[in-house]
Amino acid sequence: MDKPNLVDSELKVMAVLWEWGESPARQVAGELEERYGWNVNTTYTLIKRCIKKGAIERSEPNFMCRALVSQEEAQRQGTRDLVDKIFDGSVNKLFASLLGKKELSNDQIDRLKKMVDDMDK
Amino acid sequence: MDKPNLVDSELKVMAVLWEWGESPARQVAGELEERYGWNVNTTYTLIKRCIKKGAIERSEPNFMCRALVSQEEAQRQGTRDLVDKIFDGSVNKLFASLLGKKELSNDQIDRLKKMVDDMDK
DNA sequence: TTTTCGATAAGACAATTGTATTATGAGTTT
DNA sequence: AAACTCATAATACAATTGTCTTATCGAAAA
Repeated sequence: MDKPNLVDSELKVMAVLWEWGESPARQVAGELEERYGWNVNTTYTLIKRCIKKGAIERSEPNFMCRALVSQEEAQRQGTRDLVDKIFDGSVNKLFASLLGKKELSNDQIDRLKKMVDDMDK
Repeated sequence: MDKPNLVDSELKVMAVLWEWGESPARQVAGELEERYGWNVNTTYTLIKRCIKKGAIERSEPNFMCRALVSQEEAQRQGTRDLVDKIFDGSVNKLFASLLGKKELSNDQIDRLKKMVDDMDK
């Protein structure tokens, strides 16, 4: 309940809610059928699993589904997991990998962030 | 065989090989017992699964294990998967998320890379 | 040579995941 | 009311994953 840890198929359900905001189950099912050819009941099953995991909240009427986990949270969590799994726990390494470099110092990262901030104005 | 797609426990086995290079199975098992308290056979089972997936090659004598997938490959693949799963397929978004910003333009990314290159000298 | 032991193989087994099939129950159409 | 639909529930079931137990087998020790 604390750290939902959603699996791939569940994330696809969440993706719809993140895009659309609160929506009735049957519409989510409709969309996922369109996107991936899923059987309607597949979606119902997944929604229920998400509810059990505390990632979705159901309300009545119309089996409305609301995401209890934001996409940003999921992204942060997912990134953290990835980093732990294959980047020896170092975000720095992920960062460097994205930039195609061997390794970056914390100082470099800091400067990077500043530069980006400046670029932004 | 093409895109190994290793699961968490298998990645832990790979991690040892990435650190140590080619090593005998029993030593890998010893290390994983140390790290995670795994039963020796758990490691043997996982090594076999990695072999089947084409991520490890076995040679004799001593059940030597050699990684056929580099850490860098695994990192690139893992990152790609993550991006597809929760960043709408946009590396850009992952990048931005890491920098704690809402979004970066491709142009910004390019400039970033150049800056990092310069910093590196 | 019989016992013992460490290395490896085989198989087991519950939990999770992906994806459906079958059932139910409240409207709606004949 | 009988039949039919839809939305939803319940259940199923094979594949994958995490982790272990049991079985072998050859060498080393008693």
